[in-house]
Amino acid sequence: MVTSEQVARLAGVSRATVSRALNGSPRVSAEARKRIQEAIASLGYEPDVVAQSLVRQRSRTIALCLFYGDRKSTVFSSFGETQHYFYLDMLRDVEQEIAAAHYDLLLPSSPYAQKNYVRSLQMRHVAGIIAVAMNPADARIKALLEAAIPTVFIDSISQGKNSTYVTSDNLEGSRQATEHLIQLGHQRIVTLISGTDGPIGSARLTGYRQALQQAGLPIDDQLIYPSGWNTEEAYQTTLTLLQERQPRDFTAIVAGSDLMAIGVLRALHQHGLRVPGDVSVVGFDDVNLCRYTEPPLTTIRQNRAAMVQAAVQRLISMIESEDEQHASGLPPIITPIELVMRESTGPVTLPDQA
Amino acid sequence: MVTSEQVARLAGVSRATVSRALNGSPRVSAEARKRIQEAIASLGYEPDVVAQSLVRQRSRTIALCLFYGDRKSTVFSSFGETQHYFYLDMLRDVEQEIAAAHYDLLLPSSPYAQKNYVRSLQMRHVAGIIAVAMNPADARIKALLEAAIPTVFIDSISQGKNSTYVTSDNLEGSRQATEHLIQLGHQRIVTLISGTDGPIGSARLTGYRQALQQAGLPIDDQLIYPSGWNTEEAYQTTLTLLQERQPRDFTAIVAGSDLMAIGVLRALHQHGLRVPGDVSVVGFDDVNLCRYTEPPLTTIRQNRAAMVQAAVQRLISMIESEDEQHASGLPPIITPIELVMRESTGPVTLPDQA
DNA sequence: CTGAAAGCGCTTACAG
DNA sequence: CTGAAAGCGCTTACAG
Repeated sequence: MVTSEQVARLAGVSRATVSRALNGSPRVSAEARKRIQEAIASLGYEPDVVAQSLVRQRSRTIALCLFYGDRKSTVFSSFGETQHYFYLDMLRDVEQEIAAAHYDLLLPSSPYAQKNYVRSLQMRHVAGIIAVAMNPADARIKALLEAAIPTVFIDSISQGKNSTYVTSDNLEGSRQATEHLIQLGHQRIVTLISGTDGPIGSARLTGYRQALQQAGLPIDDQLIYPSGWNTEEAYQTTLTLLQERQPRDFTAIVAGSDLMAIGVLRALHQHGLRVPGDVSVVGFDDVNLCRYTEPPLTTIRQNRAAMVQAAVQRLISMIESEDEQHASGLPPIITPIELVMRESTGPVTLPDQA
Repeated sequence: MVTSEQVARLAGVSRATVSRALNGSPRVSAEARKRIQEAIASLGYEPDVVAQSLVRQRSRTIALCLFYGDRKSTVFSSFGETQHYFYLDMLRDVEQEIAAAHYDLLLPSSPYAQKNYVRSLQMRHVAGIIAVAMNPADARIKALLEAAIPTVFIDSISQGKNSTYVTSDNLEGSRQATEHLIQLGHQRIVTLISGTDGPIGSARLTGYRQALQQAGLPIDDQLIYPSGWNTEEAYQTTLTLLQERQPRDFTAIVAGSDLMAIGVLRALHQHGLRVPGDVSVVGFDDVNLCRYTEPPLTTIRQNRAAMVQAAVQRLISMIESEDEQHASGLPPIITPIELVMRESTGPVTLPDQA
């Protein structure tokens, strides 16, 4: 392995000077700098990042952490489930943004131990953390907030000394989805909603209610069907719904996510109901797959790129602004959403027309 | 930060002894060991992995590398594309297996520089590499093979001093898919195939041909439709196919992947063709989504868990068997596949019956 | 502008 | 079984 020592020798300077040149210190003569460059090139030198991390007490590494359920779940064991394809699509941008800032992404093999969890991250000298906390009650989160490692949460309302969060305007998204249906003449609108005890689910439920209210429509809580986030549960829930209700008792469904909508579509199809002829369906997220469902899915697009960009930028700036802790907590970032109309929604057809 | 120094002091021993106790050396008295354990517990000590990496010249980190196209593509920028959902599903297992072995997963922010690529991995002291090389021509791969960092490739035929690969039995999978259709009475079977210049695509094409041959059916190269791996291209290709050919000129389609099959289904549906009534369709991979397509997709299941387990186990054993290089190259691992019958395939309906 | 020296937190021969 | 010492490859006050 070629070290800075060898570069120094070849360039006829000390290791200190090599280090300065490498780190862009102004206190290096043009001459020395040039010789060092040459030596580096001819030796193919690359600094040892591990040694750098040790002495700087900080690595150029950002950890991606996930809190999901209280099982020993890893990042992908959760994202890999279909209901989280949305987050998966985000990871692309996460990685890209982080790489662009010249940080590595680390997926720690975190043991579930609550105490050692934070400590082990500290011992890895991670510069910061991008965290997705699907289960906000996870004890590790509190520890993380206290530890004051720069952290940006995605989709979970956690703030601390050195942490903040970014999330879509879920309320507004759900409101627009519902409003869209109302404008098409729908009045009896079912919502299949998940995680109403969490920030995402509850915001979406509120948006649904708000839209009805704004339109002066009655809110029938019986039309609110709790369901899991995943395709299978949404499918089962829809089956139950179809068993419980007469065909004309509702004319539209707002699904909590696209993957849930896929389950909804399948159940409707099995019952011989046409979409949007008999029932209109709206998803949420705008996952890639929406274009290929039958029919293509009208949905609420979350601006993943904007979310991630905001998250990473904020994180980097927290990291690089050094120890300056924001005791008050940093303001969260709410990114805008957008209604994407495809073919799963249409005007309501009145019973007599049917 | 609490260091081994403090543990040593509290336990009344030297740092060397603490280190030995920590690393399970037998050369520590039961007494000392006990005091050290107590000190560790009371101080909440956790060793600094960065310092360990420096002195051991190796970190407990495995890099996940991806070679895809010649663009500056990151792991997820490629896996995030729908055509690679298959690999995404694998990552879950990759992470799990790696975590189980107490290694961290690193996604390096690899600059595209070919030379520094390997060097930068070396400088991160990664213990080993899991590599997915969709573009086997990528120059970085050769460099990697030469560098002899323990590496296991997934789905690409690359072997070197300290590297091998794991892949499904693609040929057999494709052969079984085709054979399944033949047994249902199909004779004119189209295949939408991708990457026939690569190991996966070519193996699958061979399997298709082999099945026809074994059944004594003629091989009509006109029925082989090249296409990209993604849904959109498969959709377009199917549209072309439907324009070029009479409805009865073929009765089944073997798609190169499930995501391609989704595009196929959509195109068929748009043309008013029923599946499997008019055309049978088989996918490849058995992605989660297959259960929710319309109709649920018959496909070839790749045993992702087995692939990953084999890959990680092999990698770890390469890492831990130390420098013992296998000049001859290690044998590759071929994992078995399985035909999963769902509802997108059915017996051929003869023209006169139609 | 530059170098000698100390130090980051650990491990590991080497002696005992 | 244990400790003092050297060392992993770098950075950074401190002097000059």
